[in-house]
Amino acid sequence: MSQGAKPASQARSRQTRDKLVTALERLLQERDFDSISISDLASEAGLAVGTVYRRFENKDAFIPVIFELYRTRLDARMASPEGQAVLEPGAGLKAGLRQIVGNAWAFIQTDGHLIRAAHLYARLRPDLVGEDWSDLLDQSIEGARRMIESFPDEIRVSDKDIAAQIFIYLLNPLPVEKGLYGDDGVGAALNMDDETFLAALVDTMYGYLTTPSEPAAE
Amino acid sequence: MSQGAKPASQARSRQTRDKLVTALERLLQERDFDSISISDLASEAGLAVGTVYRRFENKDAFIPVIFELYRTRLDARMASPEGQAVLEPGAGLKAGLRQIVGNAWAFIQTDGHLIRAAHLYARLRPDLVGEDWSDLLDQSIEGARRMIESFPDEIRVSDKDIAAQIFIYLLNPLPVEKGLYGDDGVGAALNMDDETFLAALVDTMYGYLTTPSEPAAE
Amino acid sequence: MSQGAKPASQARSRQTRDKLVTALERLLQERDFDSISISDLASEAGLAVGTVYRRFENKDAFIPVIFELYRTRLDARMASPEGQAVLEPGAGLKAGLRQIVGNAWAFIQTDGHLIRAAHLYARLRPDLVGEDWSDLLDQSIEGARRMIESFPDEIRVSDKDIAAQIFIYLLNPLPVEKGLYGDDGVGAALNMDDETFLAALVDTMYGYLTTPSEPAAE
Amino acid sequence: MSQGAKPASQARSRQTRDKLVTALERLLQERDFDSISISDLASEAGLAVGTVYRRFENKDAFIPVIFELYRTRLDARMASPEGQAVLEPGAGLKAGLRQIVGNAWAFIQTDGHLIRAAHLYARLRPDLVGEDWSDLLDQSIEGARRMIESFPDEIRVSDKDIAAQIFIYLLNPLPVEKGLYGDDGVGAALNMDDETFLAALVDTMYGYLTTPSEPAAE
DNA sequence: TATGAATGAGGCTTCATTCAT
DNA sequence: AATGAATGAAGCCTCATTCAT
Repeated sequence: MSQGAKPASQARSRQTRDKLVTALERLLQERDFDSISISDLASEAGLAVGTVYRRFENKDAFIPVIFELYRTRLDARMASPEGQAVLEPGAGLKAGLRQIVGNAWAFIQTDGHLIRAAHLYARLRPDLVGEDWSDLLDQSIEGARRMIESFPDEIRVSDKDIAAQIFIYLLNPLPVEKGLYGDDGVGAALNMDDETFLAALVDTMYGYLTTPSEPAAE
Repeated sequence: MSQGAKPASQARSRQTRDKLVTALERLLQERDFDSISISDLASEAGLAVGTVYRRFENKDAFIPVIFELYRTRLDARMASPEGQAVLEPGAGLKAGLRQIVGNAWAFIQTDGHLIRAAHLYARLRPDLVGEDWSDLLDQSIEGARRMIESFPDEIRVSDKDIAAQIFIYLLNPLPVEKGLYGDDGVGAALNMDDETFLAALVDTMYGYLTTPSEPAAE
Repeated sequence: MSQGAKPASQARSRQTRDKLVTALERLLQERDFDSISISDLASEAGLAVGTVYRRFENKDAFIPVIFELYRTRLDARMASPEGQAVLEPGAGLKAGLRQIVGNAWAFIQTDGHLIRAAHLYARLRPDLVGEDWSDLLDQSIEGARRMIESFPDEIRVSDKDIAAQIFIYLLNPLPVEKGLYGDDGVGAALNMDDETFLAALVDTMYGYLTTPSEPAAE
Repeated sequence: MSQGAKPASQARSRQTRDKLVTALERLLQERDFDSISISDLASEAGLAVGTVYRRFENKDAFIPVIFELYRTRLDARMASPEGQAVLEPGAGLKAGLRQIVGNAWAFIQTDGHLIRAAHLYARLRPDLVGEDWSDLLDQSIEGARRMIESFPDEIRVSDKDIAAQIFIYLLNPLPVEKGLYGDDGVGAALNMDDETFLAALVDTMYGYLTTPSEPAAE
């Protein structure tokens, strides 16, 4: 149960909660979480202000919902045909990376508002993140680990555990920065079309995974 | 001239502006820009609220100052001995990358508060960024370009322009994410010490730059 | 019937009412009436909010219950061995006063929460007091009258009716002020232990009753 | 400086504060402190809500003002001709008591709203009382002490220090209860006119002070 | 020009009460 | 009758901005 959320056992309560969650997501598509007031949320959901507080202890209690949504969406995508297609046998590492990066990119296009909010509040309010976030990361690293092991011939990086972590780490801020903020932020440095960008990302990951790392000379 | 700032031609005005800029930076070391009120700013600067408004049209007018500060600091660092040391002739690409990454990391440790604010508001309020930001990026890419050209033997990536952009792009969110937010956010995926992390970053960049990119097969 | 309360003729209704009354008293032991919400009352009683409103028209309708409880408790005390012991024949007026004052003091210790609430709301909402309160006072004055008549030799005060009223009047705010509020309020003036205080109260009453009052010279 | 109040050095600030204090007193004449909202206070004072918060940190910060006012008024009364007249030399103890009680009664008639509020909040929020309250009590006890010493011939009570404290203690809740709450509360027990009541109070005090207290028999 | 007092919209939250189930 | 979800007025407080001095 999300921290600060109140139990919603009855059907009607559940419905109310769902209305609020839907309203939250709708509003997140347009603006920042903290520029959304409880009153906005209530009217978007077609409810009274007091009703919001019957379901959520306070405004902060909505933050875990962001992560909950994020996770739900990501799980859905992983379970979908495209998500499953990732590891086509024998197609080679680079093709696999293309799949993964393409998949991440598509996710960003679809659920960018959630990713934006999740990344922001994972930083701003780490106390409110809940377990969804770390579960998500663990699960992703696990997947990366398996992927890496699927290509024993091509991969040269020495420590596979570290590599899996770095891989996931690269997979996040890199497409997100450009995907969500486009020409704002650091993405402004990139003067190229999306395909070129994605190809470069693939190259980055491919280069990392296939280049043997020598011990650091000091 | 930063958008929303008012001309400060006279010496006294200039002084007032400087006091405010200094106050802003001091406060940013402790907290988020939007939890800093105009009144906080005024008292930190030893001025009256009204005086602040004589120099800055409104609170938003301080956002460009963040980028201004960022740029000033980065320029200072680039001009300093450590910054200049980057391209030791003949030490090899990897050693150069280590220098660059180490430098970026040190910058994050020192001026993290500015980087955090700049990255946040470059996303949140792209309209208010001002020219400092894009100048900074252009200049960085320029530097990356020169660096790449310094190692013609080792570097295999096909398009050098793209490579310079990607290089700068990698150099930003990657150390920043972990450097500023540590175990919060996506950094939570990384279960390793800073040195290992930095070495992996170097490997990533090195792998990217030294691996020839084949054309994308579709 | 308390104003605003609804008839509760049936057994089940009666039970509901009792649950609420018990819950109210339990909560009054911990906090102020107006910091107790209807919802608190409902959950303390194991009922739903709506059920509360079936028995009591609104929150104000609970105020008479406070007086009802007060009265019940006081009656119980008067009927108890200690309450009855008051008038030991022949022990003298002062001993009797000691009994009475000690009894009042003990009552305050036990049922202070009710006394506090009753005194507060008798002032704040005199319209809601109900008849219990005045019945209580009449009955007390009646008792005082009998007490006074038991000591015809010692008592010198001229008008016995007035004396009975004043006696009851003294018997209330005097021990209550210190007993309930201790060092807060006017009780802060008293720098002495409880026994000394009670002895002084006895002296006050004794002095009043045994000193002949001359006509007021103007 | 009252706790939670903000310094008001400038003339205009002072004026604003005065407006608020006056408004508070005006409203206290009509209703309970906690049924007075900040917004009521602001409009009564002809100010905006925000202005209130510039002068007082929060609503609680007004509570010490109640005691401040109480004290100011009492001091004024003590310094006035009637207040000074108390100890007419040679007129006897009873005449002196009549003066004191009459004075207290007149004070209650005039400034009852302050007394009511002060007595209530000295109990409800002892933490916010400030020093005015205890200073007031100390000062009163001091006065009582002097008064007692002025009538060495008549006064028989053994411990003069205790007597002074008890005297002040009697002087407070006793006239206040009837004076402020009249027929509500315990005052309902009193079926007599004000003069009779006051005479009885005088008799009570007189009786206490002039009757020698024997040691408590156990 | 500097000052800082004043403004008031707007945000969060509570809770007595109503009402659909 | 009982339930508890829903309502919305009302309270407290903040702070960007304006304006009189």
